[in-house]
Amino acid sequence: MRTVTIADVAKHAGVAVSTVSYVLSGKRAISATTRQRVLDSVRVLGYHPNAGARALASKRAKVIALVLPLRAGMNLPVLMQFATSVVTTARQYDHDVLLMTADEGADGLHRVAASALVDGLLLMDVEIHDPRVPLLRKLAEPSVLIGFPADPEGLTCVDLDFARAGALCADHLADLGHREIALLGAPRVVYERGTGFAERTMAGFVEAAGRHGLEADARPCEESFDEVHAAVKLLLDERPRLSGLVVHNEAAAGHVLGALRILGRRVPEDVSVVAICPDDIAERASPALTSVLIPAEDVGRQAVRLLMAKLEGQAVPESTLLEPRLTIRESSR
Amino acid sequence: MRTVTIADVAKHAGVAVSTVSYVLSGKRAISATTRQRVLDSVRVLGYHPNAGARALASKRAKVIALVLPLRAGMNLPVLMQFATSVVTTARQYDHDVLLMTADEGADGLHRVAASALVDGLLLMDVEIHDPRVPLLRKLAEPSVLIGFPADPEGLTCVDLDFARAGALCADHLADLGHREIALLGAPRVVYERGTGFAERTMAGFVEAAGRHGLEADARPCEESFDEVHAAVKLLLDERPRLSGLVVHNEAAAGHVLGALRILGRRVPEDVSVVAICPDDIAERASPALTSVLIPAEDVGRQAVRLLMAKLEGQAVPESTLLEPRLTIRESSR
DNA sequence: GCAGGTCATCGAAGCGCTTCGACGCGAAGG
DNA sequence: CCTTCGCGTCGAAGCGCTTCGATGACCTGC
Repeated sequence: MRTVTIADVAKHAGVAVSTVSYVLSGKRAISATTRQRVLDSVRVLGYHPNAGARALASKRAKVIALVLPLRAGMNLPVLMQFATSVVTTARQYDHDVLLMTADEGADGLHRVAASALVDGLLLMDVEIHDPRVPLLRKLAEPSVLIGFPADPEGLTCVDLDFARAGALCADHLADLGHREIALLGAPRVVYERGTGFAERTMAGFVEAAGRHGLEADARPCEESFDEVHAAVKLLLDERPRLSGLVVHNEAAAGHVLGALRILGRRVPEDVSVVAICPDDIAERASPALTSVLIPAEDVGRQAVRLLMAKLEGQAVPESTLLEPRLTIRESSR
Repeated sequence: MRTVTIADVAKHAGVAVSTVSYVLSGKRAISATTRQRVLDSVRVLGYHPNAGARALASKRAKVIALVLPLRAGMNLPVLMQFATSVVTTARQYDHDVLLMTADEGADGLHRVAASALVDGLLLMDVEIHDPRVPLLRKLAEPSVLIGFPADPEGLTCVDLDFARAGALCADHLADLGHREIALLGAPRVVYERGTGFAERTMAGFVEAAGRHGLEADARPCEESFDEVHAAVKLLLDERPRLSGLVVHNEAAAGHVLGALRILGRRVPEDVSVVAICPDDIAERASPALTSVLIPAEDVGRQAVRLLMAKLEGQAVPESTLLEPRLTIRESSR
């Protein structure tokens, strides 16, 4: 069974090849009757345009690249959610998604762009001093970054507003009347890498706490149970009156609750805990965690929209920050 | 800066277009001097073959589709590891990866295959009665499945040998002298969906336990802390002499340890725990969990290899089972 | 010294699609 | 009644690459 081409459709419908093309693309007016006849033939024959031929002739592959990091300390569930929403949204725009890993580096981006395999690029987990940024600036293909490099000038960046997220946590604890609070962040390695979001959360947290006149403390946090336990113990030893704890580390959130239990602190009676993490993790904990959501799906959707707009030649804002949302559950009062 | 085509390279090197093509593909003998001249021109001009044109002319897109599930109860980290290893391995074969979500269903597969967007398909998380299987059977493009449908006849399937994994856990506990053991599995919904791997683990576990003459019990397990706690409590109430516990549920593994702690059972002194999960989760727990690894990377690599072999027209085995590996840590004795 | 065979290279024919200019036709306008 | 216009359609020219058959140049062996 030979594959069906546009010529087969044209013959079957009794029209020219170009007419079929125009029916399918809608780029020229076609009479209703002809359109219907063509559409019927398409369906009857089971025609699917050849992607390569289309890309060659139209200079549009209808594919975008999604570049995911795969380093240690990554937040897998969020990443998956994000990837899923990118794929789903891209499909709504009739595009497909080529998956790349960050370890292909700038060369990889150049390769897929120069070979016209993709029309645009979506990069996740951009670092402050990301070596790929200079390339993106000079590439003809449009790109959208998740995260912010040091200088976003001339780029298009999307991210959760992590500073607001940190501040939101501090605000919430302040509203509840807590006076001494602390933030347990990502593993040290994440700060060293300079991904930005971790610092921004801390900064927002500290700033808001200061605004409320609270005693506040913020430090990195590793992810093994024993290290979390030690960190929590140390914190409580140093600051016996600590009553509010923010955890910006998805892998550690459950362990923090376990550690508090062992250390004889009830949640939320003795210590209120607020996490910055996906909802499912917050809901699965005991007690269920008050949390600030990382809206991975929104970020993905928004990133694709911006990229599509750029593909259409529209101007888009350099920077888009998504508003975090606090959900109050059982772990804070 | 117009994009560089093969004609530009040919002119620059003073040869015919076809010669450049043959240098690049190696499909015909080319003298060393000419080859070098062409290669130099390629480098100097920064030539990258146009993917669409190549696909059109050669009928090979050098792209494979990776279809990931995105349902509840999925094991995200494993999924990511898997995806990563697929991408990395595919690149070694000079192929790229198109990411699709399972919710595009059989139509989606048909679309990318019929449009020649991809040369082959890799499906993850295939179910016992997967509606996509009939399509795969009749598709011209080769495919490889991760997981096993009811009838793997005529397909190519790869998976971890879950029955062996379950048996390995039972063997280990038997060797340590435990007489009453139990397995806590995936959430109920996973069994209902009929994904197969969960049942196979249970079956292997029960069979091996029987072989050793042990009292054994196997049941599903939800993933919230409270439900895990309740399940563990119930189990210990019903079976006071239970001393070995296998957890085949990554999200629940940490909670099981927390529950045992609350219930006053020491690990491993009172109860030995063995998990079937990725190493990082096992290592991050306290005590570190003896575990059977889900070798996501091996599965991904193997799946890509099989797919590439099929693309070359080679015959490959219908079924490939990967041997699980037990790592002894602190939680069992 | 010439038929026969290699080896390296070339030219041209597509691959299946989009897009541009052209064309025929009926309606509108003078 | 003839020109003008716009609508709907067609034909053909590529898009950049692979691949097939052809062509020389050169070597071999008798």
